Amino acid sequence: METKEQTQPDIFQENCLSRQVLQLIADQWTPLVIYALEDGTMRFGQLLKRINGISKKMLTRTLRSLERNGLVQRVVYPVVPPVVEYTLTPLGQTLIEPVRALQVWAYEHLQEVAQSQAAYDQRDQKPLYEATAALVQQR
Amino acid sequence: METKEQTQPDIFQENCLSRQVLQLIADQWTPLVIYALEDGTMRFGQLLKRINGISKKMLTRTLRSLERNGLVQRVVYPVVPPVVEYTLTPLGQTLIEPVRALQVWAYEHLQEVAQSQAAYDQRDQKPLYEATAALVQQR
DNA sequence: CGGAATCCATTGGGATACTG
DNA sequence: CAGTATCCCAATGGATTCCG
Repeated sequence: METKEQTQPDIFQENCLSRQVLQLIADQWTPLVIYALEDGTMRFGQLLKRINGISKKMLTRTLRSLERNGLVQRVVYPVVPPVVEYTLTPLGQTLIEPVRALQVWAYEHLQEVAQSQAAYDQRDQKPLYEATAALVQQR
Repeated sequence: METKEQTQPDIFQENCLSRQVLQLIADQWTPLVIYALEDGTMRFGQLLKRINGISKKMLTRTLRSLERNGLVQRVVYPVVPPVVEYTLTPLGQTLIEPVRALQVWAYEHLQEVAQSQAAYDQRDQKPLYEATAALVQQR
C-alpha cells in the first residue's frame, strides 16, 4: 500500500518518481562524491581536495542533496574549528555498484568515444571554403 | 600503445578521460534517450512524444552529443517531408546495461529516498517563528 | 574549518517563428 | 517533419567575502 504515491510507473512520464530519483543522481558531481566516499568517512576539506575541480559551493550543494535523499550522513562535531564528517549510509552504499558500473563503462570505452568525437568534428566542423579550396587546388 | 592519451587514470583529476566520458552521459536527458532507443530505431518526432517533457531543442542537442560520441547513428532519408531515424550503435548498446542498472536502483529505492526527503524537509525547513510561536503558546 | 551570502558571468533551456 | 535561429528568462556555478 506504500506504492500509492507512484502515480506513474512509466519512466518517460514527468511525474514518474523513479525518473525523478534518477535525475537526482545524474549530474556532474554526484557520482564523483559517491565514489570518493566509497572508502569510508571523509571530512569536507578532504573531499574538496580529493575531487579535483569542484568548488566549495558545488560540493556543499551536492552533499546537501545527498544528505536530503538519505544517501549520505552528515555528522557535525561541536568543536573549534568545526569538524564535519560525511559517510555513505547503507542506502548510499547500494548505489556504489551502479555508479561503478558506469565508471567502468567509461573507462573501457574511452578510445572508441574519443575516436568518434574526432571523426565527427573533422567531418562537419570543416568550413565550406576549405573543401572548396581543396577542390580548386586539385584542378 | 593507444593508452597514450589517457594522461590521468585517477578519476578525481580533471584531465582524466574516463571522468570526461562519464560526464558526457551524466545529464538529465541522455539516460532517457538511450532508454527510449533501447527497443530499436526511432524517428525524431517519436522520441519527442515518447520522452515526456523534453523540448525539441534539448532533444536535438542530446542526440547530437550521442551521435558525436558514437553512441547513436543518425540516418537521414532525402524525402519530403524529411525522415530522420536514430539508432543505438553497437557501442551505444553496451551502455544499456549500466543505464538500466541505475534506473532499477531508482525504482527499487523510491520510497526510502522519498521518506528521507520528507524527514529532511520537516526537520530543517520549518522557519524559526513557527518553533518560537509554539514555545510562546506553550507558556 | 565548514560553510552561508553576495556578486557576477556563463550557460541552460523554453517558446516561438521560420525553412528545406 | 526535423530541424535551425532568435529572443529571453532562469538556473548554474565560480570567485570572493564573511562568520561561528
